[in-house]
Amino acid sequence: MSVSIVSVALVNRPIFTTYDYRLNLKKHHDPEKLIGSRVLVPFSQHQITKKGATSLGIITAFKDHSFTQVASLNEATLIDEECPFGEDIFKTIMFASEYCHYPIGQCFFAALPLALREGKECALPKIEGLTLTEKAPTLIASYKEKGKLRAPLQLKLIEILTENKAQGAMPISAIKDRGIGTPIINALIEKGIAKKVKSDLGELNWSEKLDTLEIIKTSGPILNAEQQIAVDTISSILEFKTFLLNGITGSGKTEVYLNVIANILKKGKAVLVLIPEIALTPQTFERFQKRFNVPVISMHSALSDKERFEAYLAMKFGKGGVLVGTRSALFTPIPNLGLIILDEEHDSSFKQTDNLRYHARTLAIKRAQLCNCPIVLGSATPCLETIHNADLGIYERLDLINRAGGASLPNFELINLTLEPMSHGMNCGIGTTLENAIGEETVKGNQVLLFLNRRGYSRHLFCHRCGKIFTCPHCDNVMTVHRQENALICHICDHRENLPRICPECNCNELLETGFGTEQVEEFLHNRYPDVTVERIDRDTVKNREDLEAKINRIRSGKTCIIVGTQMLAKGHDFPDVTLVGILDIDAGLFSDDFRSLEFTAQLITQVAGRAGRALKQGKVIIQSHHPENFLIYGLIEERRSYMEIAHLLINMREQLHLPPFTYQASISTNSEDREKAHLFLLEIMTKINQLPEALTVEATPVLPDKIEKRQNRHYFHVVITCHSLQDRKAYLDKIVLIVTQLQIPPKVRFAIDVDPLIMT
DNA sequence: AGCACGCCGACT
DNA sequence: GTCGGCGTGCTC
Repeated sequence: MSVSIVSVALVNRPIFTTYDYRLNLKKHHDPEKLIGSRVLVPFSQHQITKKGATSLGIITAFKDHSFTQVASLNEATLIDEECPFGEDIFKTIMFASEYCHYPIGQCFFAALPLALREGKECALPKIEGLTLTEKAPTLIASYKEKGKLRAPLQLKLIEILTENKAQGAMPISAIKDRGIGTPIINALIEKGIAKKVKSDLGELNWSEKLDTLEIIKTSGPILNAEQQIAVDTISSILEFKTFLLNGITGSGKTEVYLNVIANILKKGKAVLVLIPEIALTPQTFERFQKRFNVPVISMHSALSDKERFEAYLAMKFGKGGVLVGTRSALFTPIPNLGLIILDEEHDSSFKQTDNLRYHARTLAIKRAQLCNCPIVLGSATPCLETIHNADLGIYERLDLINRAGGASLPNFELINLTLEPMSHGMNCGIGTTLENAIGEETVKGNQVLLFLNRRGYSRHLFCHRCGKIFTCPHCDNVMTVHRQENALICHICDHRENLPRICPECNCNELLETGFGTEQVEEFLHNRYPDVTVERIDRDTVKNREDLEAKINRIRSGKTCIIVGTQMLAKGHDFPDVTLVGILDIDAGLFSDDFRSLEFTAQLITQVAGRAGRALKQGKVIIQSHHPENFLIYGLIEERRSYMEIAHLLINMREQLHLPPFTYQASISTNSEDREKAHLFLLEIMTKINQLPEALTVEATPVLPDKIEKRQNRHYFHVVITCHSLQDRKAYLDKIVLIVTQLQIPPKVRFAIDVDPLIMT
């Protein structure tokens, strides 16, 4: 036994530093393997009172000496005999803390499943097993001599256990499967020949029976030439490398993934597939499951903590070959990880917007690097940062420019709304050309898809007489009219009020509404095409995964219908019978003050348009705009430029304006119910940092209230910093953290740093 | 965060 | 007189 000093990160404490403790090492302990292990440590006043005498911590390092004598340090008690999540996850979390400037203990909190945070054992649930005792051979011989071992089933069980001996204990359930009941088992135990053991050995892992295992269960369609090239290129790489798989909608990216995954599995290595939140419907998952004879495990937010931990353990102990999961699945331990796939890499749900504000892409690439395995970023509309990295040669770009399976690309039509007559439909974004086209397609028995990124009936309610505007009492936001629920709803905090009939200020009954949402579009379509079913897909009609699944299945059954929906339907779902796609109110995305809104709009148009003509029917996309001359609309629709071309125009604009990916940003923000407290604290931080003698090559905005300053009764303030290098940003944010630590965050104030923020607040 | 200390008002 | 409100400060 030897004594050493360890640095410990305290789980879920908002502290940027680690603390030193004394740790007694036993002979079998390997310090290297103990880094990342959980310990219980006395912390704060916990030791004085009995309450919660210990805190959970993670060993982050072994040290030669501490600020004080070893003897005067408190002692840490080991929970794990080795790091429970592997070196790669440990290093990914450490990197996340440094990169996102978020307290190390809270990073572990964000990355670990509940069971591990609670100090539970990180082991597969024990299975009751049966094994031969050590003296079994002599006992068997002596029983046989005395003629006392003649029962055929007992002899059979001995035979089975002998056969199985090399694999350790045999699960009781497996014995029963072979027709041997409890009395026989008990008889052998009584004779001292067999014994029950608690074992974590179930059946063999898939990778241990590779030589006999047929990896592919059901083969997929034959790949076209460019798909095959992509599969071969990715499969030939056995070390860290980042690929951008840029495949147009309907080009069969998933088939490329499935074929590459098969090649990796054949080597006995496991695969991590990360997908956006909304995309993990049972259908997506089943597509992976149906292909392989290897267990495919899913992990997403709808799982309970227990289910999530089961999936975690299954992957850690090599039970699963493929893990399909959302953002946080990235922290699942996978020994022998051979490939990471990040599908729909442009999707904003990969960015966590609270607590540890990481982007799954950043951390997935880090993890691939640590595991020395390739990573594939896939999208029809990659984000500009990713394209830029491919242009620089940091990522290798693979293009799929043809649709798979003989489907053709839809025809595009740009409608200048300023030339269309005023009509009833115009009030909810449907011009006469689109209106007529919907009629034509539905008469032919085809499906139509209309996209509008705004739910509810109308945007805004106000009084014609006194001008009262109905705003949310908790947010600086107007409330949306929802006819279906007869309510005014705040889309920020979900505050609800009954829909008023008279103005509460002046008692008149002359209330006016402006702006339209999906509910109103649905009503218009219902009146205009009474014979056609209208399916609305938004947060109000689809409350959970099952609802969405049911709606999608109904639509896929092929019955004539018009689908109206929000973002929910822009994400990866195939609707093969849709022949007409219309986008309503696209202009809203052209004039935002957020520098990412043009990129977002281009992605949206491309993704939504990609829903048309997926099968063999020729599709058509109608884009209507009051600003058809806008370069993005004109380029994408009228000139039929590819997303990639438009993206490069946008990248050039970013360069001119010194915006990402040419610069590196972060937001520093505070919020509080008390407006002044939030404001003053951020001002204080910025004053302090500006007083530093060192020249910091960072551009910082003044302290500003957020565009929507009050949300859920809290007032938000922010500063955006723009830097020319990652080093500059890191140095600056380290200083900010230091200042905040010294100043201490005032009570009731929250402070946050968001590195590479997506929404410009 | 989470806990304790300490300094103020409203109670048996 | 004390109970408990929450503002302040610290944790190897």
